[in-house]
Amino acid sequence: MTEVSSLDSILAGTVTCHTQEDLARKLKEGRPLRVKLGVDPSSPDLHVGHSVQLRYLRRLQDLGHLAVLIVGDATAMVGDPTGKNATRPQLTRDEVDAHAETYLAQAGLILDMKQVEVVRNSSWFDHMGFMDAVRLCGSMTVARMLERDTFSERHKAGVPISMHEFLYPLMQARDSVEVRADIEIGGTDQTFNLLVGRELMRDAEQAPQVCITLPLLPGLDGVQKMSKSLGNAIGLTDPPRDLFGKAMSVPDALMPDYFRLATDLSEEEILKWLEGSPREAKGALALALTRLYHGEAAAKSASEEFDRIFRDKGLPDEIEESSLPPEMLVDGQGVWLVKALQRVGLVSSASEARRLIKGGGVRVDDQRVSDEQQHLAGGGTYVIQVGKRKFHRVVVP
RNA sequence: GGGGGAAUGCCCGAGUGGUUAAUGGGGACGGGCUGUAAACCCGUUGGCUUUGCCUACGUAGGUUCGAAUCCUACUUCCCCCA
Repeated sequence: MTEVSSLDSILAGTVTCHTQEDLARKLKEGRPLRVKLGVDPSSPDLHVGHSVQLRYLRRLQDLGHLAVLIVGDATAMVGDPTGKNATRPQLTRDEVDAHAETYLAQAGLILDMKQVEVVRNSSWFDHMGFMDAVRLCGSMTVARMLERDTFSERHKAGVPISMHEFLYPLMQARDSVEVRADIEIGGTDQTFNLLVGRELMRDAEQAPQVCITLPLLPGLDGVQKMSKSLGNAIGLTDPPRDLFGKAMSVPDALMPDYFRLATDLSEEEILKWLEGSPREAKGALALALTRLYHGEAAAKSASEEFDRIFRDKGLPDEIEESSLPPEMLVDGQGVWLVKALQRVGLVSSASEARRLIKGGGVRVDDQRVSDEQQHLAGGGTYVIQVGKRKFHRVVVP
């Protein structure tokens, strides 16, 4: 690799880099750089927001560098306070273990797993004593912690901040020392945490890591950053149908971000789509995104199915089917629709089913139901539908 | 350690003894319009065997014909002082 082209290609698509001088110096050494990305196994699935960072990391791998993935199983038990207005629930070791496993499998969808070093940060934190932690705290001042908007806002608003939350940036920084990171990447909201790493590395007489921040992808609500807990995320392992459908519901204004950050379309293609009909562009976006994780064929059929269900108001390819047990039959009337809806999980309570029927949101074999007392006659098979996209086929004994 | 304040439905937040699952907003869901976008309009938003019943206003008791509202204890949080 030539150092000049590498510098440019490393900086492409990034938001900030602290510092370019350090990066240039490291590149000059001509060795593969250790690029650290910490993942917080606080939920079992990766989403398209994570893919921005993973895809960037993959690019660096392709340039010959090594990805160092830190599974933050120790830090997950603390919880990153970034962007949170409340203390996070602490996870148990078992939960974290389970999440770490699925994370790695999912990261493999994007990264070249042959060029990855995976470490759990519990492997050093578990062995640190209390006095080590005290020493770690000594490298940070309260004033600097309180400077952080996330803390100062909470503090001003009277929202409690637990002591251990101050530990998070220090732990993340400590990880950098342990793995001797050359570069650490993260979303722009991670700037502070990344920079603390530089300080701890200097204290440990290591060359400070280069901190690279990447754009954050807004979630489907178009407001907050994509996050599973906010319910605005597109999961990497979502089935093609869901992935495609969620992509279609991205607000128009966010299409450029999604195109550029989450798909592999070229800038020319993207501009071409953005200049045309928004509906067409959205379809191209959804197709490109789905293709990335499920392949061409699955993406195509998801696209066709989407048109069929929502444009032509048809039925999906596959509809989940269940048979109702005979004890649900009410003498001579069949099965009460409300109970059937509840039974197959289309609604969570009978009251909800009644409400939906009242509101005109329930269909049986494409006929809107208006009578709460509607029963499904015995010996038949029916497609029941709630809203526009929930279908279930029930077999009534 | 001392003093003051607060805890209400998914979230924020009214309500301070007597029609009421509890004003309003946000979110979510359903309907209309549509491109499962945005905007807009309407409806719903504790549960059930639903013209009625049950459970709910931090927890546990108490006063009362009657409490989210009053009293006691407990728990948690916030603020001020030290």
